Amino acid sequence: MAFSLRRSMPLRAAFPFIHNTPLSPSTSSLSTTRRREVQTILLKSSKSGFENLGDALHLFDEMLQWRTLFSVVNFTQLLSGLVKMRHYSVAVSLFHQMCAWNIPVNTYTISTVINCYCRLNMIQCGFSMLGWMIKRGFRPNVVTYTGLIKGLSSPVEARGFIKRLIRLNEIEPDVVLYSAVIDRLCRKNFVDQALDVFSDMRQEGVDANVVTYNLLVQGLCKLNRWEEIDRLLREMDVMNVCPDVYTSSILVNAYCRVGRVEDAENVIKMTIERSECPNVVTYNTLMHGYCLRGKIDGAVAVVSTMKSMGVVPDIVTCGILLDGFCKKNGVDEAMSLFHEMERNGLIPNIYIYGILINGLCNDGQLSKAKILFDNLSSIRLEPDVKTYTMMIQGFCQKGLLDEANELLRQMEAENCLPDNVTYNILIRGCIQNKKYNEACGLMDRMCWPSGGGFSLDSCTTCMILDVLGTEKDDPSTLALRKKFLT
DNA sequence: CTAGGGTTAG
Repeated sequence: MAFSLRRSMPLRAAFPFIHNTPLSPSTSSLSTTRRREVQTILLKSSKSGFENLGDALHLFDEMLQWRTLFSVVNFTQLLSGLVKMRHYSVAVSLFHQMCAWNIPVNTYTISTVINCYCRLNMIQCGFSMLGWMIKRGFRPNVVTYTGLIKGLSSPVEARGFIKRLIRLNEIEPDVVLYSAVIDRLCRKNFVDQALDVFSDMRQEGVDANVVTYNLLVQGLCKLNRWEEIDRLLREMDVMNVCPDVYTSSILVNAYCRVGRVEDAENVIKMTIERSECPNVVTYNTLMHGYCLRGKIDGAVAVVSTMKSMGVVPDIVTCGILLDGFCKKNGVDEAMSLFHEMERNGLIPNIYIYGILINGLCNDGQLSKAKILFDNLSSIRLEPDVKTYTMMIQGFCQKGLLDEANELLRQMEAENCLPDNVTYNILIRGCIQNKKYNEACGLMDRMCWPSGGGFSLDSCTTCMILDVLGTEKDDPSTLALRKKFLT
């Protein structure tokens, strides 16, 4: 592991002895003013991130040049700023450069890096960092382990992991550690396990706070377990844990999902009565609720309400409205709304383009969709798995399987690996176009670990069984038949 | 002074 990291380091960082003194020969000192300035930037950025990535990298170079004048804390602040911007791999890379330059690090720095590795789904690297820090005499603490636990591929195992850590007297678990695990479990819809961890937490004498309750409420909402939601909300009251704006957004979302927009409106009313301010997320969620029911007028009214409450609509607001327009008023009206938004200063992201591309594909305007898609790189946007998948679906619907397969190749070339939705859509496209052998090939590929280890969803399975039932005598179904009926 | 948990759109 250490070797592979070393290999990926820039040459300059791998050979620190080339420059043992500050690099710039012309400037012989860093002014006190500049140093203070940098420290001010770092303090701010460690809390809310840098303006942009380039700023952070320039600052890092400058600090490297005058590295004896900056402390561990300063460098850690810089990494923290990168984490706030979700540039985890950059943070990891800078950390290794720091090590190569013999810049001191501490438990805070290392915990940050472990957290980054886990966010990048590189838990093995996280564990080897853990070993590395222990070898160098740093003691991991509850924060370090929280980062690691979030990276465990099986959140169910996390429960046992925590119990072991407690038994070994390695940590005193706290509310953040437990909440992190509860979050992982709820995201996988393992709400009962999350509730088990919740009770573990109480047995250890750790009090739940509003974040913990929000996570559980959210998990229960996804499964429509309303009685338990009610029970938890009452419990919060008894325990003197005040619901916050996250609680409101979660409940608004839950009601909207099942079509109860009026109840969602009531949640917002009650939030305001608690003299808590709904934020842009709360209002966006409510808007989405109206759009889901095809009530564009209601959604537009929410935009006015939020403005009057001093909440500024954001790019998500635009996205929800555009999608609502696509589905209710047609993609052409959505496109003109989009252009109007652009004139008003909207800088679209990949999500916005995804909405439009999807709208165009669903309307059969495939060539327009392809033009938007192909234009992405010129505006420095990278299509993600979903964008690719929508285009692939568009091609499949028109029977253009060669084009769909070409996109599959393209996404693999761009290291944007297909997920199970991509495969299922492509396989369904093959079946509908009677390319049964091709479908079998894709099925083989997707189920291997190298293909992602995916499986067919129920829709694809039904389609295949249907074909096997109705086209009994078609010899081209032989491979399919072998796969499914033997 | 620096590290860990939560809400919305395709």
